[in-house]
Amino acid sequence: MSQPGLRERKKQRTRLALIDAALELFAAQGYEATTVDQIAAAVDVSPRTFFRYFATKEDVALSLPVDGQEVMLRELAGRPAGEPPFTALSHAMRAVVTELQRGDLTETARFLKARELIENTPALFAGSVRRMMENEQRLIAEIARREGSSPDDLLPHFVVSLFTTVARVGFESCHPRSIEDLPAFGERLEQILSLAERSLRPGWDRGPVDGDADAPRVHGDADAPRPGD
Amino acid sequence: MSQPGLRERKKQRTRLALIDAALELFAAQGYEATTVDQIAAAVDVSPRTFFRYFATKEDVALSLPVDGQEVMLRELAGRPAGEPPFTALSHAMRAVVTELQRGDLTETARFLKARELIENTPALFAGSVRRMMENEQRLIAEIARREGSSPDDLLPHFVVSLFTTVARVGFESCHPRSIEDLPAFGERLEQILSLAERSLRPGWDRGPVDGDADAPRVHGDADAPRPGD
DNA sequence: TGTCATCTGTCAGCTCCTGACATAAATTAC
DNA sequence: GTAATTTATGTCAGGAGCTGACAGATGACA
Repeated sequence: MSQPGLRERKKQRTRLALIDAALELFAAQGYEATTVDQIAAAVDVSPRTFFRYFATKEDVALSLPVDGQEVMLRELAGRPAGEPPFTALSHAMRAVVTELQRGDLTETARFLKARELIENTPALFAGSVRRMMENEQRLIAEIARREGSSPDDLLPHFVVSLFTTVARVGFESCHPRSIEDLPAFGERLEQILSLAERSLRPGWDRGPVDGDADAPRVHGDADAPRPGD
Repeated sequence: MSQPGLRERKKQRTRLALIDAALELFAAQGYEATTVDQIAAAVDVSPRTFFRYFATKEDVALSLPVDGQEVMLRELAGRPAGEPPFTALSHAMRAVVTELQRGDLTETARFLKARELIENTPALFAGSVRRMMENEQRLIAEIARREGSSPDDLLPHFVVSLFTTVARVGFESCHPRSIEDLPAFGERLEQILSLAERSLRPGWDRGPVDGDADAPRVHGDADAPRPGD
């Protein structure tokens, strides 16, 4: 595992070069005003090649945060089994931030640059939300697995969506001030997480409390067997 | 105010014709497989004219739900001042559903058709969420106004985002089952609203409880002066 | 009826994105 | 080290979404 081969290294280099060129151009003249041809030209690559690295122009700006989501999912999978869902999600999110802090400086700078660009560009923000939502499905599946509940169950959906929302509000609340550094962002995350925890009833993410059997069923209601099956 | 004039009526007719033609084509052959030219041809109108009615191809599918958001905002503005934020939002949402039920049948059918299409088309669903989030800003402003808090305040953001999330999970939970009728949708909404209320601490949407002054400040912290300014 | 505002069609063109094919480069086999 | 094979890249053609500009048609209004 010494080296991943010259070919692979070259690919990684062009990929990063494309991202850097794109971020720079986007920042300088705006996202929509920048064409794919310009980005490709800046890296001295054909426009067709750009689309072999990124499916859409949007993707080049969102690729870094998307990588973050992968880390998030991995971290979540590594959380201890007994941990309540919301707690596990919170810890996974924190792990992503600390993971980023460990990376080298140009790497975190790139990430912050991308993040700010996304936050200030409606089209990119929309795309970011879309990715978040796609990722949400995977988080839901993981939480459902941990809790041993059906993927049709409302509760995992609710928990994950609520968590995602909290994280998003954390991001948004930094805007229009830019996120100057990771530690500041970490603090912000703790604040909003704490607000969420103070707003929610203890044990809410584990379903209805016992002895509440007469309450209208919501937990597991999505495809619950109806009387008569 | 007898009639809005022949010109205006004609415009409304073309607009609805475009929507109907689009929904039909989308349902028949899929959203991406349908071109704007086809839609325009179905209404016997030039493609250029299509774009004078709808800024994007997406818009023709989302226009109806967007109208619903306008109603939602109006209803929210009409809620009594003393009502807690989350309650006011819930009532406004309910009002939208009942408003829809009062409309004529072809109207609600159109809405349901659009809703189902959106739910089953990732690209449209993402667009729908994006509109929802754009609208969120206006809801936040309204809630902040009602509560007399700064628009930078975290709490209104949190409350509105959480509400939007709850509503969205309600929508999503209907899929892949289609929403056959409005009453069923109303019931679903009540279920998820009830789940949310049972998960949250009483008074959460009005800020931290008194006597908790030592807790880390979050409420109103968004642009708090830092030590050293 | 005639003037004016507005809506519509036509056309030309840009940008995003894709399939197909040929070329160049790296990897592997010999 | 050379040949064979895989894989990345460039070139080309083209479809689809979307826009500006101009000319003609059609309601509005006096």
